[in-house]
Amino acid sequence: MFQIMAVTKALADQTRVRLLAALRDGELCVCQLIELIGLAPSTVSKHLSILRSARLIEGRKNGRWMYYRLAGAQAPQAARSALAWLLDALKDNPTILEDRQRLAQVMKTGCDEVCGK
Amino acid sequence: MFQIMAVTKALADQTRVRLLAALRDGELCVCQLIELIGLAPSTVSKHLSILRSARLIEGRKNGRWMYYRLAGAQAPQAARSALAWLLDALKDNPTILEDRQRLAQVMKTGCDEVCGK
DNA sequence: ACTATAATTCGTTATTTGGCGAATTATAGT
DNA sequence: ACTATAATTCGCCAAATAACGAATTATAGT
Repeated sequence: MFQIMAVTKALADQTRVRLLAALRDGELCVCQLIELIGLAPSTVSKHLSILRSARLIEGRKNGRWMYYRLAGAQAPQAARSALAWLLDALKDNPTILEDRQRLAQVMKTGCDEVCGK
Repeated sequence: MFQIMAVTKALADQTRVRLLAALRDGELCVCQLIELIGLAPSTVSKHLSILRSARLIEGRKNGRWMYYRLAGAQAPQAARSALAWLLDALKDNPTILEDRQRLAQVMKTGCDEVCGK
């Protein structure tokens, strides 16, 4: 039950839902996610740690940068199917579509440039 | 987004998850749900209203009694698929299995007897 | 070794949420 | 009409949560 409630609680916040949706097409650097979401770095980092505890995302550190991506095959089935549900439910969501456009802008400049602004 | 967040927030509480799981096999009277969950009637009622706002359950009034069941075909797709995810994730959950046993006891006596105890 | 910086952790504050009992509403039975 | 009762709504309190800035950690580059 703990694992399932970790997932449902993780999904019960709009910022975290936006973060998951942003990762749909591949991993992103934390600085890019901060840029996209527009909240304080500490806040975004906290949200990412909650998503990670629920096993909805995985992190990979590369030098100074931390990259996150959606959970893969070794994640609990409950987490993976929850992701499938969420991404499908968000398919045509206006908020998420806006994010995707803004994300495209953010991605034009690489992580190093985004961070260094 | 509002509809989706209503669903995820509704699922982010263990009591509400137990309520949904209890309704898996058909509608139940509020008094039976109160008996099962073991919280104050006002508390259970509030939870049910949250689930209903999210369109995860539907209510039907019959005389003094109110019956709730899982959302049917006319509910939003996001709600129905969320239910499918949840019930599958809870399939072998110990807490839910316990609830099912206790529910079997509660159901032996009809709604009128449960309420009148 | 020192500096700069990406990210996280910590401490605080404001908001939200879950719980209860009291009051209210609606219905059944006398 | 009156009483009893199933359920909900309301008002309150305690606990959980989201947000921030400051402090900390870890790494890259000089």
